[in-house]
Amino acid sequence: MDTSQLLKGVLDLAVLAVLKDEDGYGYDVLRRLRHGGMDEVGDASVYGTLRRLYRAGYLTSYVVPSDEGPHRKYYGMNDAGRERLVESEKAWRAFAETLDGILRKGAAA
Amino acid sequence: MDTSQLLKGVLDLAVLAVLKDEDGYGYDVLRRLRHGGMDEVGDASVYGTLRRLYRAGYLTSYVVPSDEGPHRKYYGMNDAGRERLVESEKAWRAFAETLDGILRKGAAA
DNA sequence: CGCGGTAGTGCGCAATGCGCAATAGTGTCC
DNA sequence: GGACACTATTGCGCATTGCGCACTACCGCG
Repeated sequence: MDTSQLLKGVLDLAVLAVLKDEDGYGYDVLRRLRHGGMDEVGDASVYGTLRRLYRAGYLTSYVVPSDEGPHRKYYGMNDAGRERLVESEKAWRAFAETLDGILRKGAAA
Repeated sequence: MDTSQLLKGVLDLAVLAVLKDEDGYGYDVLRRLRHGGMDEVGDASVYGTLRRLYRAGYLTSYVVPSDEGPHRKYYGMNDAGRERLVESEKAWRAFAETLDGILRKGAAA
């Protein structure tokens, strides 16, 4: 099974959710998602999503040098991001409910 | 909001679900989905999905001329399709649960 | 010094939903 | 009879987005 297509349009939401309470850098966000059950999510996808969300104005960004490795690019939420999270979550729940409805009733009118 | 990305990888599932109990032709499948709440699904997407599923061996197909309009291309499930439906549904539920989990706990360990 | 883990960027690909145009049959309204 | 709307399908090209892979780079360990 290829779950990668299921991620489309939802990875944004997952990344925002994971950054809601605490800023994080790419590699860390990746770990949070994997730890949250999204085992197969690719690193490039997460980095790309973070960049995309940042470009779109949903995230703030600052670089922090690290003593024990390469620099880390932290991302944090701003108001637009928080709003986006709420809306995306709403859209997700509505969509999931719609699909569940279709799965339940099949072709029935 | 753009829900089109949420559809990715799930339209297959929805189409299979809608064909589970009763054969249907493209335009009709489209109506079933719209009626089921997927208001914004595009016609080309449904036709494309049906062709794709047929090519992949999950559906049977037969053409029926109609008295009141152009011919209709009916699609029906075969065993592979039914199996695929079950698996996709399982994958969907697992995925939805995973995402819900991430949404609930945010960055929390 | 090489290797593995950490951390990020860039490139090109593949999948898939969508808009739009074209074709085509039927019925309706003027 | 002609314009239009609804039904029904196909094909084309586009945009989005997740992914694999390669590359850079920093650190500590053996």
